[in-house]
Amino acid sequence: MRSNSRKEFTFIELARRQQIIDATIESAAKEGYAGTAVSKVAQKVNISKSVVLYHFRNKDELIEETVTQIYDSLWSFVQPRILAESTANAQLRAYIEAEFEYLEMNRDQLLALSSIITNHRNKQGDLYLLEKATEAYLDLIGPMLEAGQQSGDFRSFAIVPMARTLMHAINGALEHWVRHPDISLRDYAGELMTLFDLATQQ
Amino acid sequence: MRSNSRKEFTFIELARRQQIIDATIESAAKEGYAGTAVSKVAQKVNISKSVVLYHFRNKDELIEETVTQIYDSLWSFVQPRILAESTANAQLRAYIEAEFEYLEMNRDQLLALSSIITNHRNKQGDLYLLEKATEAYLDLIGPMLEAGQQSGDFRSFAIVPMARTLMHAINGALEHWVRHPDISLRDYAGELMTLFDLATQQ
DNA sequence: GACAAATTAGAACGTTCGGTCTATTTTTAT
DNA sequence: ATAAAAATAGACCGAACGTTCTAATTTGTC
Repeated sequence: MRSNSRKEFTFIELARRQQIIDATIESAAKEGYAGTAVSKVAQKVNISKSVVLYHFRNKDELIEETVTQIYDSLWSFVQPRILAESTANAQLRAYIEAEFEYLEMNRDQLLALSSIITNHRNKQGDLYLLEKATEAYLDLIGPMLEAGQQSGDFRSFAIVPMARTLMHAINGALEHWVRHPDISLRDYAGELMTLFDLATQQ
Repeated sequence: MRSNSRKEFTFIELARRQQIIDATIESAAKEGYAGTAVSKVAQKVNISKSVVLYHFRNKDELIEETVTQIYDSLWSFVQPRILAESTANAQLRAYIEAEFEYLEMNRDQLLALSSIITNHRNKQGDLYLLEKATEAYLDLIGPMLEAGQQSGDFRSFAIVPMARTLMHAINGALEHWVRHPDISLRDYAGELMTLFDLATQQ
């Protein structure tokens, strides 16, 4: 009897789950969300697909845990880098730099994330993961921008368009990098840093 | 016998095809690319699904013609507005303004476009519509930015990151508008205009 | 009005999907 | 060593997919 109430996972189960999640990330990155079927994920790990559904209640749970894991990993990398800076300008640059560094190390993770959250819907048809992700993003980046306006480092722009543009600009970099793997991500990051330096400047 | 060699379409056939394409747009906008099945499109028009595949060779052709039509419509609206301006700064603002105007009038078109091109793959698994669309975009916006640099109106930034950020910024506005239909698109457009004014400025 | 072409509906096909069920093997605990 | 629990493979299910086929109906033409 597993996972009734708050039973902890065994090491084996944790390993299996991680293995399956990794395969899900790889599949979603390479074949997209639509191409990520339970059977294909299982095949990647060389297990029967019923094993996937033994370790995860259903596909939705697998998808959600995959997304959660990626987000936790990403933000736990990025957030300290932001908080390490004291001025708003430095924080903004640190955020872009950190996100690009993470991007370079975890391409498939962010590709999978993007493909999943823009396609995965609940029974009601809502892109609820996209909604949650966007809200979480604004909650993290919004205050940073507002602080910059309070301190006088930033001009008074509307927070949402600026934060969204920043978010989508970085996603655009990922999209570009996928199709042109030889570009310098460092250069791209540098371009975005000056771009948003100028865009936010007083 | 229809569509052998270069037989023209009858008025009725043209009307049917347009009807089907419109339903495809509506479906892709509301249910996403994955939710856009031939049977559902047919249902929207109250015809049998075999009728859809009578007027279009297969689903791929339906999707491609839908995308082509949206792009032709969008660019034939936007491009004259750009060319009507003489300075690079004015062209950039005109482009953003025009794209937002089109957006406000044709929400479903651009939602469908976005969902389709980021998901539709050929047998080899390539997102070829996304690739084509991005290249076409860069071919149109890139020269405008380069001209601005030549004339000294713009600083010397890398074209691709700037063009891509512009593209994704507008797509981000669409995404935001969908979830917050009451926002002022005019305001959002204004924010982007100043943002990119500053970002490109000498 | 008759005949051919264009258009349509609906059944059917093979495939894939997420999910369930059962039986078997492997692991763990005593 | 043995009994219980965990883990796995594989068959199976109903639903949905794109596509094909056939038969019927509508339309256009002479």
